[in-house]
Amino acid sequence: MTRQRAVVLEIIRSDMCHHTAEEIFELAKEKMPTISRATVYNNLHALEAEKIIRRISGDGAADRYDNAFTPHGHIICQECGRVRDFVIDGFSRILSEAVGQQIDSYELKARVICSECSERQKASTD
Amino acid sequence: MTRQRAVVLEIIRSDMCHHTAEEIFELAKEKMPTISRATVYNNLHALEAEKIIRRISGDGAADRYDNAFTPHGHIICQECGRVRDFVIDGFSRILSEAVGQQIDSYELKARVICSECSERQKASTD
DNA sequence: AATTTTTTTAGAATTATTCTAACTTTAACT
DNA sequence: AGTTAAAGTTAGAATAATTCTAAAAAAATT
Repeated sequence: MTRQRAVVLEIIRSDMCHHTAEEIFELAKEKMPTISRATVYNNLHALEAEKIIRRISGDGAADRYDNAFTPHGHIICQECGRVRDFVIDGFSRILSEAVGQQIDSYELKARVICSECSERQKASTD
Repeated sequence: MTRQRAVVLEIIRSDMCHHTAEEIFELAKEKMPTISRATVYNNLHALEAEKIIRRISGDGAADRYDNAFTPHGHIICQECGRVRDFVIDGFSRILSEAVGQQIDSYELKARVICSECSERQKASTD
């Protein structure tokens, strides 16, 4: 575990945010000004392969990364891009049964308009 | 419905493949040599907004598109990128209950190594 | 300590996608 | 039918995210 990898991992674990690679790079630079973007990407890929973190694909925008402690899905606002976690009890088993073969990882994404954004939209059309 | 949009939609519906925008562009050019990449993207976005097609985000690689007739998930080989559909009975309801708010669309992706690729891997390490 | 392997760095290169501005088609109206 | 407006298309430039490259540094192994 290099110092660089530790920094990347710490950022992802530090809060409940789901950062993009670019955001992680910016945050990492605060602690380690010489870190390179390529190193951030290298480590994100490595940590993903080790299943320590998960990639949330960004629907056109940049991908985001989060902790892989417990399996969960993501509620994504199509307006502001914010991500929230949610859990379906027993989902891993439901999924395995439906797929019928060894699953390396999964991604479950529900696209919504979050309450802030839908209020804002309502307000602007009044 | 312009001729261009009809061509794009026909390609997506024509077979069970899940094409990338670039592949759709290449196929569309066969029928309509002057079609532009931007038109393909425009129409993919418009059809997606109308929920006639769905985008499958590409985990780093290019996004793919498919029919939105019936809700289903995707089994994606991490090696060759091939996509297969699968269904979980009653999933839409399970999901709505877990999320607890209006869902515009969802994406459910199971990452696997397909049988062809795992055989190939086994063969090459023998 | 010397050697080999792995990781990092900075910046160039690539890829997918979006933007732009001019042009064409379609629709709506008189 | 002719005119105007609106929507859609085109080609290519621009952008954004990510990957690649080659040299340097760090870590691991002998």
